[in-house]
Amino acid sequence: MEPGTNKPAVTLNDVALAAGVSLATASRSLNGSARKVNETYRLRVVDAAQRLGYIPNLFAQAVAKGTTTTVALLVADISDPYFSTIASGVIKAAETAGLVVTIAVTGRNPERELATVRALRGQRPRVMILAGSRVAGSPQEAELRRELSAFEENGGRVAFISQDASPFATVLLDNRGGARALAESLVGLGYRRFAVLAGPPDIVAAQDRLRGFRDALAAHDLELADRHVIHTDFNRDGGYQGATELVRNGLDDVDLLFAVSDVMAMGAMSALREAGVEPGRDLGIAGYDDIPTVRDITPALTTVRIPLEEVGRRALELSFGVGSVAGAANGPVVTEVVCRDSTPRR
Amino acid sequence: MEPGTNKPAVTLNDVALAAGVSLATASRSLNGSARKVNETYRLRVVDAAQRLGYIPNLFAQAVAKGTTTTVALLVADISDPYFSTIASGVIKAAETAGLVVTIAVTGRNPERELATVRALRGQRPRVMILAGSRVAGSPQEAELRRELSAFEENGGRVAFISQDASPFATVLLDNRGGARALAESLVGLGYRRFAVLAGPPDIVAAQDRLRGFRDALAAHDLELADRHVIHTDFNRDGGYQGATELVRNGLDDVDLLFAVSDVMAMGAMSALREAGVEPGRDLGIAGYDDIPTVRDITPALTTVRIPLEEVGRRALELSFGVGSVAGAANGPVVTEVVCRDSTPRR
DNA sequence: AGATGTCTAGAAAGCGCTTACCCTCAGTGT
DNA sequence: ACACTGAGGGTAAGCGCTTTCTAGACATCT
Repeated sequence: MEPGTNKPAVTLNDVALAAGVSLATASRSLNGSARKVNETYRLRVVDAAQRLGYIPNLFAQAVAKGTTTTVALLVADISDPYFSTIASGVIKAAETAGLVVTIAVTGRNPERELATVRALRGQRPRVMILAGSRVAGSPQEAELRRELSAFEENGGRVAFISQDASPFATVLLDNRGGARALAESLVGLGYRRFAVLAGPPDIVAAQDRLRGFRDALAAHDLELADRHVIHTDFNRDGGYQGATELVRNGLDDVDLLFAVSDVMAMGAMSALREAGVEPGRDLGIAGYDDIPTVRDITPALTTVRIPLEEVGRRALELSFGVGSVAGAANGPVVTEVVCRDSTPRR
Repeated sequence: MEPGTNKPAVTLNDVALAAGVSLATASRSLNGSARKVNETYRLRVVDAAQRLGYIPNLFAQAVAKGTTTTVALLVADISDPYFSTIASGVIKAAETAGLVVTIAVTGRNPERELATVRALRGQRPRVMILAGSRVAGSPQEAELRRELSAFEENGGRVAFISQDASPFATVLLDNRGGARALAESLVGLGYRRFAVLAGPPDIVAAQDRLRGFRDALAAHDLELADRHVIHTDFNRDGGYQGATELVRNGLDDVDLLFAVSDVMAMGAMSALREAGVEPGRDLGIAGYDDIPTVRDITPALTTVRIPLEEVGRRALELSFGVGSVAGAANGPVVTEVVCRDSTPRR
């Protein structure tokens, strides 16, 4: 363990020497090339590599080949189940394709996001997947686009997991449509007086969910009063806070609370309970995302299901195979309203 | 977007040319070296780099320097909140240190774990952090150790997040002690008849938690009947299944169910409810880990708190700073029993 | 037998960087 | 006026690989 003890790692050269062949032959025998190698030699090389414990230096390979096996994934917050589930999908898909995934978190901060993209470009990843909360009209927006375009011009691929059809390949999440469908279902269940924990006004996903929800209500001539739309952070504590505020303002004319994400809904439910309002019984609750936990909470949460792992997988596939047409060509992900106990029929 | 369009990325050479200086000077101006560079030149280089949109190739740097800025993190399942929270801690700490984190999942499969470690060694990361369910007595164990030792001999650092003091640096989780303390608390609350959802018999963390729990009970002359120890998978569905089985066998002589992880507890609670057993009221429930969600479920879950983000951070620090003494030198992580509504006083 | 073609090892030229080394050119001390 | 520093630019030798190119060894054909 003493720092001085480090013997340098075994290189391909060592293997070649040990096998009594040239560097080129060693390379060809170990890391499959188009060219054939005499079986005797090949065996000798493989054997030597095995014996010496040779492990090819991925970086050196990357430099020599001018191409890497890295996938970079940017998420807002990896500890958020929404993102970790997507990440899981990406990683699984990547692994079967022999790709390495590096993850960076941006914390919903456009500045950091930009900086991260820059930093990640240094890794020359094959693909960059941006999953997360576009912030509307941030000053870094244009710069980010430019950076990503440059990345693509150099042969990289960009994939968004997002709602808008950016100029890049996108796994389309129809937040607006999903929220609309949710509202329809809720109206169908008999709910009429709504409140929304809408997340930050500048996060596009949150915006879209609010808008879709509102659209559907409007179609039924139902109001969504401004004082019933509460903007807080897009996380558990935001939900908690928002619900607290709502309770303070009075819940008399509300029979359903829609939180634009499940984690917010969970925070909200805690706040409601603390205020003596029993979710489900006293007030319907709905969320969005269908993260794994919400089927296990009580009451089980009504929500809009996004197949998150699949989304992750598709984002990766999109960057390679046939789907590599930019924009919506691959069709939006199928979302589905899941009604559970938190919204009993009224 | 046409694949042919790729113009190669801007290289340091291009920058040097554009700035009218040598490669060496360009390198020195951009990527801080010990040597000083004339301010005029430096500015010229920086300016050119900026203008051309130069981004240093991390891989090439790694190859040239013979050292990287990569941290490899191995987890069993990134979509499990336990791991994603740890990952979050690692990533945050890494980011402030200018390190890039790559994540790989092993799925609690020793074979895959070994293969993954091998593959990751190719990246020559500075640090490899293994967070995850050691499997007891797997045939790959020795091989893994050898692989990791070789990695350290080549100058890498290994950090475990684990219970046993392996020969490697370890962030010690005192699972046994935590479970013991939990049992003490529960006995103090008046519980006497216990059942345990113990996870797989070969996962060390699960084993230790069971053992600690049992030890404490024994100290109070309390029995833990074999038929009340149920082995299932170490995840949500395992908890669900285990609880289902338990209910089927009859719950008459049980007043508290300890699930060796929170996610298991959550699955168990769902199963219990479906069977008409109300967690907390009819049966006390306790978990382990204190993942973020369990304070928001109903009843809020009694559990053993592990400061997961901190654990991640410490694992990374351990690999560098003073803490780099192998073994327990850095002291175990402080765990703490958190009693919540799922275990009302009896 | 010589001309031609086909394989396939090995030599060597990169890939994009860092850095040891050389060398020039002030600025110093005598 | 002189050697003597030391600062700092440039040259070139790597880092560990891949891949193009060269060339020798055979096989085949006329």
